Amino acid sequence: MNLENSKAQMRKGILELCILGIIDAEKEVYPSDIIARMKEAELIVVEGTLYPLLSRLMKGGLLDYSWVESKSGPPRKYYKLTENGKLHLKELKKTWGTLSQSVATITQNTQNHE
Amino acid sequence: MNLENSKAQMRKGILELCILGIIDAEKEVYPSDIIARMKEAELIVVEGTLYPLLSRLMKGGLLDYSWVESKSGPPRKYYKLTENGKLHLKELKKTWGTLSQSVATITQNTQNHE
DNA sequence: GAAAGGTATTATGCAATACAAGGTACTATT
DNA sequence: AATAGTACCTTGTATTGCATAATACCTTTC
Repeated sequence: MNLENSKAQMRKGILELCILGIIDAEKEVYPSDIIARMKEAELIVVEGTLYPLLSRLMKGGLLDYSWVESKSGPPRKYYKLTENGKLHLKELKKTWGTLSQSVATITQNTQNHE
Repeated sequence: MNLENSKAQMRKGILELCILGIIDAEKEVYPSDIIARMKEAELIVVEGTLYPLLSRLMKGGLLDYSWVESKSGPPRKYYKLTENGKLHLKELKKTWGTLSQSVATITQNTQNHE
């Protein structure tokens, strides 16, 4: 039990939402794009975390991909949301809203003692 | 990979924050109080989840407890935050704020397609 | 054609909650 | 005062999903 683990647990909670959100916003992205967008939002994600997650989302029918050639290296997998993926994202956003509200309710009474 | 698991992952992320927040707000609570407060905020937690968490927080030096007799049953463990616990909570709140901001940044471009 | 860098994959470990079952202490009822 | 019932606490096991790190492969560039 340490602070870093606690923070990590929080980050885990929003990871999928953020990934899906980014793909939705960009229409089509490849993993490095996602990593870059995440970084812009101050969320550090590495390939070893991202790839397995994308695989799971694929398996779940939330994503689709197509190969696109690149001039700077090997071909890339460009991902986009399926209809199911959009629905899934919508639900996650709703859940996120509800949870945020819950946290707000709970922590509002906790006036910081500083 | 299904929607329920994804939602569950989100809930997990805020669990510790909420528990600590509730204890902080109430000064001293026993587990049933926590479960009740969580429920009020529409967060369902059961004993089998809560107790091990409280144990971990104890081990981490974030909580303290004292036995208090009850007229409706056996004695209860009333928990309160230690100084470390308050610090920990403060950090978690800060992290929560940052993450919320990140999610907002990422999902704002994602205008819902409805 | 060799090196370097970009892209994708996978194996292993770890941390934390969910679930379910059970154990103990007290109260109430008779 | 015994028994049933309830409140409270504990624990073992399974499951899940991310983190880390190592690896393999494909291009370009020099």
